[in-house]
Amino acid sequence: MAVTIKDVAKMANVSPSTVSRVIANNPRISEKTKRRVRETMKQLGYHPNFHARSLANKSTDTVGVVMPSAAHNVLQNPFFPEVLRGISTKAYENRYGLYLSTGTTEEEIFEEVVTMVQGRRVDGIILLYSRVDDQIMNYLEEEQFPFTVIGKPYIHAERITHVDNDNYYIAKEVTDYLIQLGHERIAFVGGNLDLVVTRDRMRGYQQALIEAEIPFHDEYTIHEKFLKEGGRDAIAELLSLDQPPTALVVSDDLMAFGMLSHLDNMNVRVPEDISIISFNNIMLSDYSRPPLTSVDINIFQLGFEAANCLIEKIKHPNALPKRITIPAKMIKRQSCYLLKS
Amino acid sequence: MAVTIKDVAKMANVSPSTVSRVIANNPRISEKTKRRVRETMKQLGYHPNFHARSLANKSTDTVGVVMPSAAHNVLQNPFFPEVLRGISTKAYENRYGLYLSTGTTEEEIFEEVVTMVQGRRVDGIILLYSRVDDQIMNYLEEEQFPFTVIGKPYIHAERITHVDNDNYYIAKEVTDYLIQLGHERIAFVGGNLDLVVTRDRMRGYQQALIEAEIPFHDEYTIHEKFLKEGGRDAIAELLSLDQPPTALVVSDDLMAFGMLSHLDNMNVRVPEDISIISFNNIMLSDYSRPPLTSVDINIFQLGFEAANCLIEKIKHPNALPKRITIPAKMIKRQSCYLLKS
DNA sequence: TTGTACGCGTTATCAA
DNA sequence: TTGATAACGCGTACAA
Repeated sequence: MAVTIKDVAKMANVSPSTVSRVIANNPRISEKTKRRVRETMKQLGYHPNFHARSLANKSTDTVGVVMPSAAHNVLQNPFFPEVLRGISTKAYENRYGLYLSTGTTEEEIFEEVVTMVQGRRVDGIILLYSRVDDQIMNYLEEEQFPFTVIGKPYIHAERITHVDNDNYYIAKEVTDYLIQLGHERIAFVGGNLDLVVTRDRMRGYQQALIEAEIPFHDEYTIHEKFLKEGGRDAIAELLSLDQPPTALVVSDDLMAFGMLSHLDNMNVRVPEDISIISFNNIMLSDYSRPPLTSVDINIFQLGFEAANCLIEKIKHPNALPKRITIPAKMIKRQSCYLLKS
Repeated sequence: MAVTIKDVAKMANVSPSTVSRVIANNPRISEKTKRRVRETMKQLGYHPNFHARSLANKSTDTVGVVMPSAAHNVLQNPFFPEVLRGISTKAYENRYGLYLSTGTTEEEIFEEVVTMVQGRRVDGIILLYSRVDDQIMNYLEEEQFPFTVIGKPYIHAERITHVDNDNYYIAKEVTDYLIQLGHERIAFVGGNLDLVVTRDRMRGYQQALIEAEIPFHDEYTIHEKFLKEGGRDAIAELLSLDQPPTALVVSDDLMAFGMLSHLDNMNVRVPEDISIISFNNIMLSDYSRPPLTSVDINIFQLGFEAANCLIEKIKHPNALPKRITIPAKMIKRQSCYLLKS
């Protein structure tokens, strides 16, 4: 059996409550006893029991991290480990622990979240995605449980603390960039349309076309649920059009990679034949051939700030909701081409 | 205040212990009361308190995952998210939760582990790395705390349950492959020499040279602590030699990517001028230019089996230690070249 | 088949 | 400045 507060108390000739106070560094305990108690704690190798503490305390110093339900391969998208890095860094700074969701379907994850919340297993939750009409987000809001979202909540965005890029604006900006390069046949390849990020980026893309008075083609907008294979499918579809696009706005680097590889196999040159610009600027964007022009959305910072907001929220439950916008920046590399007209 | 077992008991006109038994599905409770109690549990929205349970139970149904101390950018190597995927999958199957280490220095992580162990915060631990003379592994062994290692323990490998590839053999095999392609000036670029995996792969490489009676050059063995920049540094070093190698065995895809990119910048062609073969076969190996010949070490499976072993170990603490070898396979793509002699 | 009573290891309230 | 004592919510021997 492990050594408890009582063992320490006995050995130091004090009461358990005194030991507890020493742990909490309560100022009403004399320095002398503090020293003595600490000494015997070392001697006995005492470490507080986490669960007893949480039970008495009603706090766990743990944040729950909830990943989307992309059938288990979520972690294959470098976005998630990178955002985890950000969260982890901030969490460690404040001595918070990290508890991860492991389910794969939406229903599984929902059950996990309920268990975390009702079981008082974590003090707060970070949602790594935002989707339309999300059961989990609705639940957390109803329960008034502390949580923050990475991405923009589809509804009640003013009431929910969240961290996001200005995806609408950025998408418009990169589309403008392609237009300035002389492109008019510009396609948009997005991920799951249920994700708010996909919608925002698409809106930005459309707005750019409108402002440039470029006619809008339905066939130029494609949505793929699976990023990895999605790239290949999308490119096949686009190339089969009568008038294939000369430039692509792609919502995720991973998709762009798939496209690059597929285009290479088909002897379509990037950027000479087709220009590509995508989002996330994951570490490997620089290493692709050609190096990918991509929007650096500062993934690490998204995670870091989300953790920061959550911890603040846990400490001050009544503070007002916050929206944080992380700056994003297009990194020009070599996948976009000036179109001769 | 949340609804407790007592509330349910009162409402269902039974004692708290009966409710507890219903939760545990104790066979000595009549089906009728079970139904009634379950009914009121639903009505009241009862969910067991995790900490009370763990305290009474002395078990947490949680496994701790400990990442190496690579100054916070561990998660940038796709190996770790992928191994996490494997762990997560198995953990979910058995309804275990995942608790992540967040520290960055060895000392920080050690403290975290002690807190997990002594605080009874997790039932077992998975170490995602194996390094020479590792403080944490020594500690876990001394404490006889359930843990499994991904990689081969440097000492006491027979006593410690672990999951690994046969890195020595594979490294020998890929080196042989290069030799058969006609290469003799073959370099080895490894990661941190404190990692057992690096040593095993290097030994395999050396053995292949010995058996082929190829003289061994010290300058052909390079170790880089940082994978990302390491690739560039290593290639610079190798190319500056009087007799630069014509082929490379690289211990990590990430490094190989860095090399590929750097070589491209220097107009050195792969594979015509230099052949590269590396390890891990991360998802993006297929997308590089040229597609990378890489050893598929089955990262997911490493994690999955490690979790499996750990859970078994938790359930049967006295079972014998186990060593599981995950098969690996060279995936030939286009980064190796037949050298004309 | 069910209930009583105690223990799990802390923290917090109230006295002293 | 310190010590009893009662929670915190659940599991389980023992009794009934």
